[in-house]
Amino acid sequence: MINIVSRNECRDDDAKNWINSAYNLNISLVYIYAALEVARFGCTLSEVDILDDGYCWRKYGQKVVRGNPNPRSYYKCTNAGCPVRKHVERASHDPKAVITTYEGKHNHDVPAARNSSHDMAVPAVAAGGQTRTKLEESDTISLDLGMGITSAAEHSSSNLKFVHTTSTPVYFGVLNNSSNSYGSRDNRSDGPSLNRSSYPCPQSMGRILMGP
DNA sequence: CGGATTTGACCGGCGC
DNA sequence: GCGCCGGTCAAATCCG
Repeated sequence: MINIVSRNECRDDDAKNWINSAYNLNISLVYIYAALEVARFGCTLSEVDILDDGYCWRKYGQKVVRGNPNPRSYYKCTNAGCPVRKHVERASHDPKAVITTYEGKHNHDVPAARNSSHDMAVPAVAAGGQTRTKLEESDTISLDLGMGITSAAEHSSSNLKFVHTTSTPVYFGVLNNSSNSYGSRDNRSDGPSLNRSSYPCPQSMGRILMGP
């Protein structure tokens, strides 16, 4: 059902937990649809390395990392005093897939006036994080618009990753935030839908995955 | 000319 | 202790 191609040995239940998290936050459909719209309308996500999430970033480094011939770029939020950083790299298995890893939480609102045409291509999706920031006080969330849900839990700090491609829009879910339990695999055990054998909203997911 | 990007150097963590 | 690797710094360069 969920096509997972993980760089970090992501398991199927990771995806379930992540989706549970998103579902419990009542945000999944919104962002899934946002993702779907972007994909359907042909926004060239694969042609931009930088997913504009509404914030301003300044590149401070680039490095080729082992296991991936594509260089990883390092960005810092340009807002004064904001500690947030993000890493952007293309997946080695699919040059169309861009893996973005966020680290930290923004201590400011999303800058206004991010309205260039290209900028708007992704914000529809990334805005998930943006909007959620208002709703959830900057919980992080991971969006996977293509393949590859990566494990956001591998780092102790608050972060998230999402991958986007122009191929079939599949879902994604989550994130890990040290300040709360959302997205935490360890804390899902008491969740209402945790023991279900299926996803929280299989019908919706199916529709999204299959398309109209 | 100022701000953003590029890119080689440097540093710290980790495994052997 | 040494080498590898990922991440960051900062000078040089680019660009509007």
